[in-house]
Amino acid sequence: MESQDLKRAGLKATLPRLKILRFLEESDQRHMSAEEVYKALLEAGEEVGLATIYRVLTQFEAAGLVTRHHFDEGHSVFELNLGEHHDHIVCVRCGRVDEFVDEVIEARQHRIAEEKGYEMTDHALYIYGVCPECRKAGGRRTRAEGRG
Amino acid sequence: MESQDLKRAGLKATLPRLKILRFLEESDQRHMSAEEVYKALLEAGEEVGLATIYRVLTQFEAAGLVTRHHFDEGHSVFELNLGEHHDHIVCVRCGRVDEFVDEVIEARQHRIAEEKGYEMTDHALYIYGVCPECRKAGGRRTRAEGRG
DNA sequence: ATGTATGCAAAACATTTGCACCTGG
DNA sequence: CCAGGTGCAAATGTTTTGCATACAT
Repeated sequence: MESQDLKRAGLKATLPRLKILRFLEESDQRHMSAEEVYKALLEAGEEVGLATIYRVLTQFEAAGLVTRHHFDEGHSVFELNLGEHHDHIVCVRCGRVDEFVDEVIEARQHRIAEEKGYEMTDHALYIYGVCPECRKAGGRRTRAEGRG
Repeated sequence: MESQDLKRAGLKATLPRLKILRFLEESDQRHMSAEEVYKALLEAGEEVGLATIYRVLTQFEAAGLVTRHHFDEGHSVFELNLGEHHDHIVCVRCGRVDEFVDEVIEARQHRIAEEKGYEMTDHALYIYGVCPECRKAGGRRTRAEGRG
């Protein structure tokens, strides 16, 4: 029961929070913006104010239930936290997101933070590229392609 | 002479562009938001409209003169491109930014993209942590600390 | 009850754009 | 001269906030 998850996270089990959490769990999309959650809930007949979506997602983040990502898009995307850490590879054409884990990279990051004297709290690794489907499709390119 | 750099980049050597480029080169801060560039130029007595700063920085990015970063802050920061690629480690308390290069991580990223069938165009790696000075200082924490 | 959460509308930001005017080549 | 650049103000898109009302415990 999700209300238990919420209480365990220190949050009152209110209806909007339950709807949002349930939706994140049931959605097949793992990465969603606040707006997307809002619209999807609307379509499902569940009305939750957009401001509430933002507030709740921010609380979920603070509680460790979700992770907030800043892809190169100008808005945040949220992802339900399922325990296992992973990084992301994002298609610059269609926006598709794949996940991966690489122990070598993880280890090097920790070592680098240590060498610099930092106490590492978090990290974000995004690889940008053109996904297999878009490569086949060929064609038009986005502003995000090819910089740094 | 900077006007040559601009022309080489395919940009007319206008006064605002020169001021901005010069400022980026002379500033001791390597990572600056549009707003920061704007204010710094103002203080230096150089008036350039904020909209122009945004336009010019975006053009510089397209021309490869600067790189745009999306740290966990809600706005873009720009960095003059000096040729050598590097990644960043950002202090979640004071905002300090250090740079590093790790060939092993670079190589693994390419391999991962390849395995997933992506044609890699770019990547962003940010390590977040508490820098040596802030660790000594101890104390209050920011929202950004401890998730993922 | 009562402290918190929500909804709505307004505010706050970061960034972009329309348009009349200015400027570099 | 003239295409392209700039400034300003208004528009946009995202996220936050103030406040009166509704809710969980």
